[in-house]
Amino acid sequence: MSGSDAPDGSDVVVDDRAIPDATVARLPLYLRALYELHDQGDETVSSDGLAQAAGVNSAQVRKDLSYLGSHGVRGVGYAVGDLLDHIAAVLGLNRDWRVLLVGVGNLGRALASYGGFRERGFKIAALVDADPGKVGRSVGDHQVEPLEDLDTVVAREDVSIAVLAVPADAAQTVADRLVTAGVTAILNFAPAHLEVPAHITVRKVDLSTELQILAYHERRRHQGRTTTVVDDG
Amino acid sequence: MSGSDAPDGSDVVVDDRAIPDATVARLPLYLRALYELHDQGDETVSSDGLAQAAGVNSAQVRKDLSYLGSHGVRGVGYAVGDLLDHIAAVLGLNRDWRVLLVGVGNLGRALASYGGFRERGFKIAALVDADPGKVGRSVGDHQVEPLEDLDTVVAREDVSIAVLAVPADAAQTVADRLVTAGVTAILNFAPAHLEVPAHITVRKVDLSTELQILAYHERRRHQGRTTTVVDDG
DNA sequence: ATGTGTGAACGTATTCACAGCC
DNA sequence: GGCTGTGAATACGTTCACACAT
Repeated sequence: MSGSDAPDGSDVVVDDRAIPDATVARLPLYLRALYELHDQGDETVSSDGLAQAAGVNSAQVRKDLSYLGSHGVRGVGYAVGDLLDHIAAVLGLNRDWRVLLVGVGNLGRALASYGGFRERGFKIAALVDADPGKVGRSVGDHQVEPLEDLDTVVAREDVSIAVLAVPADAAQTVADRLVTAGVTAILNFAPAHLEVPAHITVRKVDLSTELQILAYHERRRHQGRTTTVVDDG
Repeated sequence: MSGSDAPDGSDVVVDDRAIPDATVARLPLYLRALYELHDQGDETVSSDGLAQAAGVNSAQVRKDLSYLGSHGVRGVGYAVGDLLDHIAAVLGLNRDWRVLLVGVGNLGRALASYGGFRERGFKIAALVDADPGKVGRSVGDHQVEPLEDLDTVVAREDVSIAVLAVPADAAQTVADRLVTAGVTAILNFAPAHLEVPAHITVRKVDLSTELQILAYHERRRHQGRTTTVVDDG
Protein backbone atom coordinates (compact mmCIF):
# COMPACT_ATOMS: atom_id res chain seq x y z
CA MET A 1 0.00 0.00 0.00
CA SER A 2 0.99 3.55 -0.17
CA GLY A 3 1.56 6.22 2.22
CA SER A 4 2.27 6.26 5.71
CA ASP A 5 1.30 9.79 6.24
CA ALA A 6 -2.08 10.69 7.54
CA PRO A 7 -1.34 13.08 10.35
CA ASP A 8 -3.80 11.31 12.57
CA GLY A 9 -3.44 7.73 11.51
CA SER A 10 -6.36 7.52 9.08
CA ASP A 11 -6.14 5.16 6.13
CA VAL A 12 -4.76 7.02 3.16
CA VAL A 13 -4.64 4.87 0.04
CA VAL A 14 -3.28 6.60 -3.07
CA ASP A 15 -5.03 9.76 -2.69
CA ASP A 16 -7.33 8.99 -5.58
CA ARG A 17 -10.53 10.93 -5.89
CA ALA A 18 -10.91 14.58 -6.31
CA ILE A 19 -8.34 15.88 -8.71
CA PRO A 20 -9.86 19.00 -10.23
CA ASP A 21 -10.48 18.85 -13.97
CA ALA A 22 -8.25 21.80 -14.62
CA THR A 23 -5.41 19.98 -12.90
CA VAL A 24 -6.01 16.75 -14.79
CA ALA A 25 -5.84 18.72 -18.03
CA ARG A 26 -2.40 20.01 -17.06
CA LEU A 27 -0.88 16.74 -15.94
CA PRO A 28 -0.04 15.73 -19.52
CA LEU A 29 1.86 18.99 -19.91
CA TYR A 30 3.88 18.33 -16.81
CA LEU A 31 4.52 14.82 -17.99
CA ARG A 32 5.84 16.04 -21.30
CA ALA A 33 8.08 18.57 -19.61
CA LEU A 34 9.35 15.94 -17.20
CA TYR A 35 10.27 13.59 -20.03
CA GLU A 36 12.32 16.36 -21.57
CA LEU A 37 14.07 17.11 -18.30
CA HIS A 38 14.64 13.41 -17.80
CA ASP A 39 16.13 13.03 -21.27
CA GLN A 40 18.54 15.84 -20.67
CA GLY A 41 19.68 14.18 -17.49
CA ASP A 42 18.09 16.38 -14.83
CA GLU A 43 17.32 14.48 -11.66
CA THR A 44 15.42 17.12 -9.77
CA VAL A 45 13.34 20.08 -10.75
CA SER A 46 11.81 22.92 -8.81
CA SER A 47 8.19 23.94 -9.19
CA ASP A 48 9.53 26.99 -10.92
CA GLY A 49 11.61 25.00 -13.39
CA LEU A 50 8.69 22.78 -14.20
CA ALA A 51 6.41 25.79 -14.47
CA GLN A 52 8.66 27.39 -17.06
CA ALA A 53 8.91 24.22 -19.07
CA ALA A 54 5.16 23.78 -19.06
CA GLY A 55 4.27 27.41 -19.47
CA VAL A 56 2.38 27.94 -16.25
CA ASN A 57 2.80 29.61 -12.88
CA SER A 58 4.91 27.93 -10.21
CA ALA A 59 2.20 28.19 -7.57
CA GLN A 60 -0.03 26.37 -10.00
CA VAL A 61 2.48 23.57 -10.29
CA ARG A 62 2.76 23.17 -6.55
CA LYS A 63 -0.97 23.23 -6.03
CA ASP A 64 -1.55 20.77 -8.84
CA LEU A 65 1.08 18.37 -7.58
CA SER A 66 -0.27 18.65 -4.07
CA TYR A 67 -3.50 17.06 -5.31
CA LEU A 68 -1.48 14.02 -6.26
CA GLY A 69 -0.28 13.81 -2.71
CA SER A 70 3.14 14.16 -4.21
CA HIS A 71 6.18 14.57 -2.12
CA GLY A 72 8.57 17.22 -3.21
CA VAL A 73 11.46 18.03 -0.96
CA ARG A 74 11.53 21.44 0.59
CA GLY A 75 14.55 23.42 -0.38
CA VAL A 76 15.27 21.01 -3.22
CA GLY A 77 12.39 20.32 -5.53
CA TYR A 78 10.88 17.20 -7.09
CA ALA A 79 12.64 14.02 -8.18
CA VAL A 80 12.09 14.01 -11.93
CA GLY A 81 11.91 10.24 -12.34
CA ASP A 82 9.58 9.66 -9.42
CA LEU A 83 7.27 12.46 -10.33
CA LEU A 84 7.16 11.25 -13.88
CA ASP A 85 6.17 7.75 -12.77
CA HIS A 86 3.65 9.14 -10.38
CA ILE A 87 1.88 11.34 -12.91
CA ALA A 88 1.93 8.57 -15.50
CA ALA A 89 0.31 6.25 -12.94
CA VAL A 90 -2.36 8.78 -12.06
CA LEU A 91 -3.18 9.23 -15.72
CA GLY A 92 -3.37 5.48 -16.14
CA LEU A 93 -0.44 5.40 -18.52
CA ASN A 94 1.35 2.51 -16.91
CA ARG A 95 -0.38 0.26 -19.40
CA ASP A 96 -1.16 0.42 -23.08
CA TRP A 97 -4.52 1.61 -24.29
CA ARG A 98 -6.07 0.12 -27.36
CA VAL A 99 -8.10 2.63 -29.29
CA LEU A 100 -10.75 2.21 -31.95
CA LEU A 101 -10.71 4.72 -34.75
CA VAL A 102 -13.99 5.37 -36.52
CA GLY A 103 -13.83 7.15 -39.85
CA VAL A 104 -10.86 6.93 -42.17
CA GLY A 105 -11.22 10.11 -44.17
CA ASN A 106 -8.32 12.53 -44.44
CA LEU A 107 -8.29 13.30 -40.78
CA GLY A 108 -8.85 9.70 -39.70
CA ARG A 109 -5.95 8.47 -41.78
CA ALA A 110 -3.70 11.20 -40.45
CA LEU A 111 -4.64 10.24 -36.91
CA ALA A 112 -4.06 6.57 -37.68
CA SER A 113 -0.50 7.29 -38.66
CA TYR A 114 0.15 9.95 -36.05
CA GLY A 115 3.22 8.83 -34.14
CA GLY A 116 2.41 10.83 -31.03
CA PHE A 117 -0.32 8.41 -30.02
CA ARG A 118 1.69 5.24 -30.08
CA GLU A 119 4.60 7.02 -28.49
CA ARG A 120 2.41 7.72 -25.49
CA GLY A 121 0.96 4.27 -25.20
CA PHE A 122 -2.13 4.59 -27.37
CA LYS A 123 -2.34 1.94 -30.03
CA ILE A 124 -4.90 1.91 -32.78
CA ALA A 125 -6.53 -1.48 -32.34
CA ALA A 126 -8.89 -1.31 -35.31
CA LEU A 127 -10.28 1.01 -37.94
CA VAL A 128 -13.89 1.19 -38.97
CA ASP A 129 -15.72 3.14 -41.68
CA ALA A 130 -19.24 3.31 -43.02
CA ASP A 131 -18.16 3.70 -46.62
CA PRO A 132 -18.01 0.31 -48.37
CA GLY A 133 -15.47 1.83 -50.71
CA LYS A 134 -13.07 2.24 -47.83
CA VAL A 135 -13.69 -1.08 -46.14
CA GLY A 136 -10.89 -3.50 -46.80
CA ARG A 137 -8.30 -0.83 -47.47
CA SER A 138 -5.12 -0.99 -45.50
CA VAL A 139 -4.31 1.95 -43.29
CA GLY A 140 -1.18 1.61 -41.24
CA ASP A 141 -1.06 -2.06 -40.30
CA HIS A 142 -4.80 -2.58 -40.18
CA GLN A 143 -7.55 -3.18 -42.62
CA VAL A 144 -10.62 -1.00 -42.44
CA GLU A 145 -13.65 -2.91 -41.19
CA PRO A 146 -17.29 -2.11 -41.85
CA LEU A 147 -19.22 0.05 -39.43
CA GLU A 148 -21.87 -2.64 -39.17
CA ASP A 149 -19.36 -4.82 -37.36
CA LEU A 150 -18.80 -2.21 -34.69
CA ASP A 151 -20.04 -4.31 -31.79
CA THR A 152 -17.99 -7.28 -32.85
CA VAL A 153 -14.87 -5.19 -33.30
CA VAL A 154 -15.24 -3.43 -29.96
CA ALA A 155 -15.72 -6.77 -28.21
CA ARG A 156 -12.97 -8.53 -30.12
CA GLU A 157 -10.41 -5.80 -29.49
CA ASP A 158 -11.69 -5.02 -26.04
CA VAL A 159 -11.42 -1.28 -26.51
CA SER A 160 -13.01 1.28 -24.24
CA ILE A 161 -11.72 4.39 -25.99
CA ALA A 162 -12.80 5.45 -29.46
CA VAL A 163 -11.66 8.28 -31.69
CA LEU A 164 -14.48 9.65 -33.78
CA ALA A 165 -13.46 11.19 -37.09
CA VAL A 166 -16.66 11.00 -39.10
CA PRO A 167 -18.70 13.77 -40.75
CA ALA A 168 -20.74 15.92 -38.37
CA ASP A 169 -24.07 14.57 -39.51
CA ALA A 170 -23.08 11.00 -38.73
CA ALA A 171 -21.44 11.74 -35.40
CA GLN A 172 -24.40 11.32 -33.08
CA THR A 173 -25.54 8.08 -34.65
CA VAL A 174 -22.08 6.59 -34.51
CA ALA A 175 -21.61 7.79 -30.96
CA ASP A 176 -24.81 6.02 -29.94
CA ARG A 177 -23.56 2.84 -31.51
CA LEU A 178 -20.23 3.16 -29.79
CA VAL A 179 -21.93 3.52 -26.46
CA THR A 180 -24.13 0.47 -26.94
CA ALA A 181 -21.08 -1.43 -28.10
CA GLY A 182 -19.50 -0.71 -24.73
CA VAL A 183 -17.14 2.15 -25.43
CA THR A 184 -16.94 4.49 -22.45
CA ALA A 185 -14.64 7.27 -23.69
CA ILE A 186 -14.84 9.16 -26.95
CA LEU A 187 -12.51 11.66 -28.50
CA ASN A 188 -14.72 13.56 -30.91
CA PHE A 189 -13.27 15.34 -33.93
CA ALA A 190 -16.62 15.87 -35.60
CA PRO A 191 -17.92 19.42 -35.35
CA ALA A 192 -21.08 18.37 -33.57
CA HIS A 193 -22.35 18.20 -30.03
CA LEU A 194 -22.69 14.64 -28.78
CA GLU A 195 -25.41 13.63 -26.40
CA VAL A 196 -24.24 10.68 -24.34
CA PRO A 197 -25.17 9.00 -21.06
CA ALA A 198 -23.64 10.54 -17.96
CA HIS A 199 -21.13 7.78 -17.37
CA ILE A 200 -19.48 8.27 -20.76
CA THR A 201 -16.54 10.64 -21.07
CA VAL A 202 -16.38 12.79 -24.18
CA ARG A 203 -13.65 15.21 -25.14
CA LYS A 204 -13.95 17.21 -28.27
CA VAL A 205 -11.33 18.61 -30.57
CA ASP A 206 -12.84 21.16 -32.86
CA LEU A 207 -10.42 22.45 -35.42
CA SER A 208 -12.59 25.14 -36.97
CA THR A 209 -13.66 26.42 -33.59
CA GLU A 210 -10.06 27.05 -32.73
CA LEU A 211 -9.50 29.05 -35.88
CA GLN A 212 -12.64 31.02 -35.22
CA ILE A 213 -11.37 31.96 -31.80
CA LEU A 214 -8.13 33.13 -33.36
CA ALA A 215 -10.13 35.10 -35.92
CA TYR A 216 -11.95 36.85 -33.10
CA HIS A 217 -8.68 38.06 -31.65
CA GLU A 218 -7.34 39.05 -35.04
CA ARG A 219 -10.46 40.99 -35.81
CA ARG A 220 -10.14 42.87 -32.56
CA ARG A 221 -6.47 43.50 -33.08
CA HIS A 222 -6.77 44.93 -36.55
CA GLN A 223 -10.23 46.32 -36.53
CA GLY A 224 -9.00 49.88 -36.12
CA ARG A 225 -11.85 51.44 -37.99
CA THR A 226 -12.70 48.42 -40.09
CA THR A 227 -16.04 49.20 -38.61
CA THR A 228 -17.48 46.01 -37.34
CA VAL A 229 -21.00 47.15 -37.78
CA VAL A 230 -23.03 44.04 -37.98
CA ASP A 231 -24.86 45.29 -40.98
CA ASP A 232 -27.67 47.58 -40.07
CA GLY A 233 -28.33 50.60 -42.15
CA MET B 1 -29.85 40.50 -44.43
CA SER B 2 -30.95 41.22 -41.06
CA GLY B 3 -31.41 43.98 -38.83
CA SER B 4 -32.88 47.23 -38.52
CA ASP B 5 -32.45 47.19 -34.84
CA ALA B 6 -30.93 49.87 -32.68
CA PRO B 7 -34.05 50.64 -30.68
CA ASP B 8 -33.22 54.29 -30.49
CA GLY B 9 -31.33 54.85 -33.66
CA SER B 10 -27.90 54.69 -32.09
CA ASP B 11 -24.99 53.35 -34.09
CA VAL B 12 -24.79 49.71 -33.22
CA VAL B 13 -21.10 49.26 -33.67
CA VAL B 14 -20.80 45.86 -32.13
CA ASP B 15 -20.40 46.42 -28.53
CA ASP B 16 -16.80 45.45 -28.78
CA ARG B 17 -14.58 45.12 -25.72
CA ALA B 18 -14.91 42.75 -22.87
CA ILE B 19 -16.31 39.47 -24.04
CA PRO B 20 -15.06 36.86 -21.56
CA ASP B 21 -12.80 34.18 -23.02
CA ALA B 22 -15.15 31.43 -21.98
CA THR B 23 -17.92 33.10 -23.93
CA VAL B 24 -15.78 33.63 -27.01
CA ALA B 25 -14.96 29.94 -26.96
CA ARG B 26 -18.65 29.09 -27.05
CA LEU B 27 -19.67 31.48 -29.82
CA PRO B 28 -18.56 29.06 -32.54
CA LEU B 29 -20.79 26.40 -30.99
CA TYR B 30 -23.77 28.70 -31.07
CA LEU B 31 -22.94 29.65 -34.61
CA ARG B 32 -22.89 26.04 -35.67
CA ALA B 33 -26.19 25.34 -33.96
CA LEU B 34 -27.72 28.42 -35.54
CA TYR B 35 -26.67 27.33 -39.01
CA GLU B 36 -28.40 24.03 -38.43
CA LEU B 37 -31.56 25.71 -37.22
CA HIS B 38 -31.38 28.08 -40.15
CA ASP B 39 -30.98 25.24 -42.62
CA GLN B 40 -34.00 23.49 -41.23
CA GLY B 41 -36.02 26.65 -41.66
CA ASP B 42 -36.39 27.85 -38.09
CA GLU B 43 -36.71 31.60 -37.84
CA THR B 44 -36.57 32.02 -34.10
CA VAL B 45 -35.05 30.08 -31.29
CA SER B 46 -35.28 30.36 -27.53
CA SER B 47 -32.25 30.37 -25.27
CA ASP B 48 -33.34 26.92 -24.23
CA GLY B 49 -33.56 25.63 -27.79
CA LEU B 50 -30.13 27.00 -28.59
CA ALA B 51 -28.79 25.62 -25.32
CA GLN B 52 -29.93 22.13 -26.20
CA ALA B 53 -28.50 22.33 -29.68
CA ALA B 54 -25.17 23.52 -28.36
CA GLY B 55 -25.09 21.31 -25.29
CA VAL B 56 -25.02 23.98 -22.63
CA ASN B 57 -27.29 25.54 -20.04
CA SER B 58 -29.90 28.08 -21.15
CA ALA B 59 -28.84 30.66 -18.59
CA GLN B 60 -25.39 30.36 -20.06
CA VAL B 61 -26.73 31.13 -23.50
CA ARG B 62 -28.57 34.21 -22.33
CA LYS B 63 -25.60 35.50 -20.38
CA ASP B 64 -23.25 34.87 -23.29
CA LEU B 65 -25.50 36.58 -25.78
CA SER B 66 -26.00 39.50 -23.45
CA TYR B 67 -22.28 40.25 -23.77
CA LEU B 68 -22.85 40.75 -27.49
CA GLY B 69 -25.47 43.32 -26.64
CA SER B 70 -27.77 41.10 -28.60
CA HIS B 71 -31.44 41.72 -28.73
CA GLY B 72 -33.63 38.76 -28.14
CA VAL B 73 -37.34 39.33 -27.82
CA ARG B 74 -38.96 38.54 -24.50
CA GLY B 75 -41.58 35.92 -24.76
CA VAL B 76 -40.32 34.94 -28.20
CA GLY B 77 -36.62 34.23 -28.42
CA TYR B 78 -33.89 35.19 -30.84
CA ALA B 79 -34.16 35.72 -34.60
CA VAL B 80 -31.98 32.95 -36.00
CA GLY B 81 -30.75 34.85 -39.05
CA ASP B 82 -29.89 38.04 -37.20
CA LEU B 83 -28.18 36.29 -34.37
CA LEU B 84 -26.19 34.25 -36.82
CA ASP B 85 -25.00 37.36 -38.64
CA HIS B 86 -24.25 39.05 -35.39
CA ILE B 87 -22.12 36.26 -33.97
CA ALA B 88 -20.32 35.81 -37.28
CA ALA B 89 -19.52 39.52 -37.26
CA VAL B 90 -18.24 39.43 -33.70
CA LEU B 91 -15.98 36.52 -34.57
CA GLY B 92 -14.72 38.38 -37.60
CA LEU B 93 -16.14 35.83 -40.00
CA ASN B 94 -17.71 38.31 -42.38
CA ARG B 95 -14.56 38.10 -44.44
CA ASP B 96 -12.28 35.32 -45.55
CA TRP B 97 -9.15 34.53 -43.64
CA ARG B 98 -6.07 33.35 -45.43
CA VAL B 99 -4.07 30.90 -43.41
CA LEU B 100 -0.49 29.72 -43.71
CA LEU B 101 0.12 26.07 -42.98
CA VAL B 102 3.57 25.12 -41.78
CA GLY B 103 4.51 21.45 -41.90
CA VAL B 104 3.03 19.06 -44.41
CA GLY B 105 3.46 15.74 -42.63
CA ASN B 106 0.50 13.43 -42.17
CA LEU B 107 -1.36 15.86 -40.00
CA GLY B 108 -0.49 18.90 -42.06
CA ARG B 109 -1.75 17.26 -45.23
CA ALA B 110 -4.96 16.20 -43.54
CA LEU B 111 -5.48 19.74 -42.33
CA ALA B 112 -4.74 21.10 -45.79
CA SER B 113 -7.54 19.05 -47.24
CA TYR B 114 -9.92 19.42 -44.33
CA GLY B 115 -13.15 20.81 -45.76
CA GLY B 116 -14.34 22.28 -42.47
CA PHE B 117 -11.84 25.12 -42.70
CA ARG B 118 -12.78 26.41 -46.10
CA GLU B 119 -16.42 25.91 -45.31
CA ARG B 120 -16.06 28.39 -42.50
CA GLY B 121 -14.09 30.94 -44.41
CA PHE B 122 -10.55 29.84 -43.71
CA LYS B 123 -8.51 29.31 -46.84
CA ILE B 124 -5.08 27.81 -46.93
CA ALA B 125 -3.05 30.50 -48.65
CA ALA B 126 0.26 28.66 -48.75
CA LEU B 127 2.09 25.61 -47.47
CA VAL B 128 5.59 25.57 -46.16
CA ASP B 129 7.91 22.79 -45.02
CA ALA B 130 11.50 22.51 -43.88
CA ASP B 131 12.09 19.19 -45.63
CA PRO B 132 13.58 19.74 -49.12
CA GLY B 133 12.04 16.41 -50.10
CA LYS B 134 8.60 17.87 -49.57
CA VAL B 135 9.19 21.26 -51.14
CA GLY B 136 7.65 21.45 -54.57
CA ARG B 137 5.08 18.75 -53.95
CA SER B 138 1.49 19.61 -54.63
CA VAL B 139 -0.90 19.42 -51.74
CA GLY B 140 -4.43 20.48 -52.52
CA ASP B 141 -4.04 23.29 -55.01
CA HIS B 142 -0.77 24.59 -53.70
CA GLN B 143 2.84 23.69 -54.00
CA VAL B 144 4.86 23.32 -50.85
CA GLU B 145 7.37 26.13 -50.44
CA PRO B 146 10.62 26.07 -48.48
CA LEU B 147 10.66 27.19 -44.88
CA GLU B 148 13.49 29.60 -45.70
CA ASP B 149 11.05 31.64 -47.72
CA LEU B 150 8.73 32.09 -44.77
CA ASP B 151 9.03 35.86 -44.59
CA THR B 152 8.45 36.24 -48.30
CA VAL B 153 5.46 33.92 -48.24
CA VAL B 154 3.85 35.63 -45.25
CA ALA B 155 4.29 39.03 -46.88
CA ARG B 156 3.20 37.87 -50.31
CA GLU B 157 0.05 36.17 -49.04
CA ASP B 158 -0.57 38.74 -46.39
CA VAL B 159 -1.51 36.15 -43.78
CA SER B 160 -1.76 36.84 -40.07
CA ILE B 161 -2.86 33.36 -38.99
CA ALA B 162 -0.64 30.29 -39.18
CA VAL B 163 -1.29 26.65 -38.45
CA LEU B 164 1.73 24.92 -37.01
CA ALA B 165 1.96 21.20 -37.72
CA VAL B 166 5.65 20.52 -37.30
CA PRO B 167 7.47 18.14 -34.94
CA ALA B 168 7.65 19.25 -31.33
CA ASP B 169 11.36 19.96 -31.39
CA ALA B 170 11.01 22.37 -34.29
CA ALA B 171 7.93 24.14 -32.97
CA GLN B 172 9.54 26.94 -30.98
CA THR B 173 12.02 27.84 -33.69
CA VAL B 174 9.35 27.95 -36.34
CA ALA B 175 7.06 29.94 -34.07
CA ASP B 176 9.79 32.52 -33.57
CA ARG B 177 10.19 32.83 -37.31
CA LEU B 178 6.46 33.17 -37.80
CA VAL B 179 6.36 35.98 -35.30
CA THR B 180 9.20 37.89 -36.91
CA ALA B 181 7.56 37.34 -40.28
CA GLY B 182 4.52 39.17 -38.95
CA VAL B 183 2.11 36.39 -38.07
CA THR B 184 0.04 37.34 -35.04
CA ALA B 185 -2.07 34.22 -34.43
CA ILE B 186 -0.89 30.62 -34.28
CA LEU B 187 -2.82 27.41 -34.04
CA ASN B 188 -0.30 24.97 -32.62
CA PHE B 189 -0.63 21.24 -33.20
CA ALA B 190 2.87 20.44 -32.00
CA PRO B 191 3.03 18.92 -28.52
CA ALA B 192 5.20 21.68 -27.17
CA HIS B 193 4.75 24.85 -25.20
CA LEU B 194 5.35 27.95 -27.27
CA GLU B 195 6.87 31.07 -25.82
CA VAL B 196 5.67 34.09 -27.75
CA PRO B 197 5.40 37.86 -27.22
CA ALA B 198 2.32 39.02 -25.36
CA HIS B 199 0.55 40.43 -28.38
CA ILE B 200 0.55 37.11 -30.22
CA THR B 201 -2.42 34.78 -29.80
CA VAL B 202 -1.69 31.08 -29.55
CA ARG B 203 -4.22 28.28 -29.31
CA LYS B 204 -3.03 24.75 -28.98
CA VAL B 205 -4.59 21.50 -30.04
CA ASP B 206 -2.88 18.62 -28.38
CA LEU B 207 -4.12 15.28 -29.57
CA SER B 208 -2.22 13.06 -27.17
CA THR B 209 -3.12 15.21 -24.22
CA GLU B 210 -6.77 14.65 -24.97
CA LEU B 211 -6.33 10.90 -25.03
CA GLN B 212 -4.40 11.05 -21.79
CA ILE B 213 -7.25 12.88 -20.15
CA LEU B 214 -9.62 10.19 -21.36
CA ALA B 215 -7.24 7.57 -20.04
CA TYR B 216 -7.38 9.20 -16.63
CA HIS B 217 -11.13 8.86 -16.52
CA GLU B 218 -11.00 5.30 -17.82
CA ARG B 219 -8.45 4.35 -15.24
CA ARG B 220 -10.65 5.73 -12.51
CA ARG B 221 -13.71 4.06 -13.89
CA HIS B 222 -12.25 0.60 -14.13
CA GLN B 223 -9.63 0.70 -11.49
CA GLY B 224 -11.67 -1.46 -9.13
CA ARG B 225 -8.78 -2.97 -7.26
CA THR B 226 -6.15 -2.47 -9.96
CA THR B 227 -4.44 -0.78 -7.10
CA THR B 228 -3.07 2.44 -8.35
CA VAL B 229 -0.26 2.49 -5.93
CA VAL B 230 2.51 4.35 -7.61
CA ASP B 231 5.30 2.38 -6.11
CA ASP B 232 6.20 3.57 -2.69
CA GLY B 233 8.08 1.33 -0.32
C1' DA C 1 19.19 29.83 2.07
C1' DT C 2 16.00 27.53 -0.76
C1' DG C 3 11.79 25.86 -2.30
C1' DT C 4 7.58 23.07 -0.91
C1' DG C 5 2.79 22.88 0.76
C1' DT C 6 -1.25 25.34 1.71
C1' DG C 7 -4.68 28.62 3.81
C1' DA C 8 -6.48 32.86 2.46
C1' DA C 9 -7.45 36.34 -1.11
C1' DC C 10 -8.72 37.15 -5.39
C1' DG C 11 -10.65 36.57 -9.92
C1' DT C 12 -13.45 34.22 -13.29
C1' DA C 13 -17.26 31.33 -14.74
C1' DT C 14 -21.66 29.19 -14.03
C1' DT C 15 -26.16 28.84 -12.30
C1' DC C 16 -30.22 30.61 -9.88
C1' DA C 17 -34.12 33.20 -9.63
C1' DC C 18 -36.96 36.78 -10.76
C1' DA C 19 -38.32 41.46 -12.46
C1' DG C 20 -39.70 43.17 -16.74
C1' DC C 21 -41.38 43.02 -21.36
C1' DC C 22 -43.83 40.93 -25.25
C1' DG D 1 -47.86 32.67 -20.43
C1' DG D 2 -43.45 32.59 -22.20
C1' DC D 3 -38.92 33.96 -22.45
C1' DT D 4 -35.24 37.48 -22.09
C1' DG D 5 -31.79 40.06 -19.43
C1' DT D 6 -29.38 40.47 -15.32
C1' DG D 7 -28.13 41.09 -10.32
C1' DA D 8 -27.09 37.96 -6.66
C1' DA D 9 -25.40 33.49 -5.17
C1' DT D 10 -22.50 29.92 -5.81
C1' DA D 11 -18.83 27.15 -7.57
C1' DC D 12 -14.43 26.78 -9.49
C1' DG D 13 -9.73 28.15 -10.61
C1' DT D 14 -5.60 30.90 -9.88
C1' DT D 15 -2.33 33.49 -7.43
C1' DC D 16 -0.36 35.33 -3.18
C1' DA D 17 2.28 34.98 0.73
C1' DC D 18 4.28 32.71 4.32
C1' DA D 19 5.02 29.00 7.81
C1' DC D 20 7.72 25.12 7.70
C1' DA D 21 10.97 21.54 6.33
C1' DT D 22 15.54 20.52 4.71
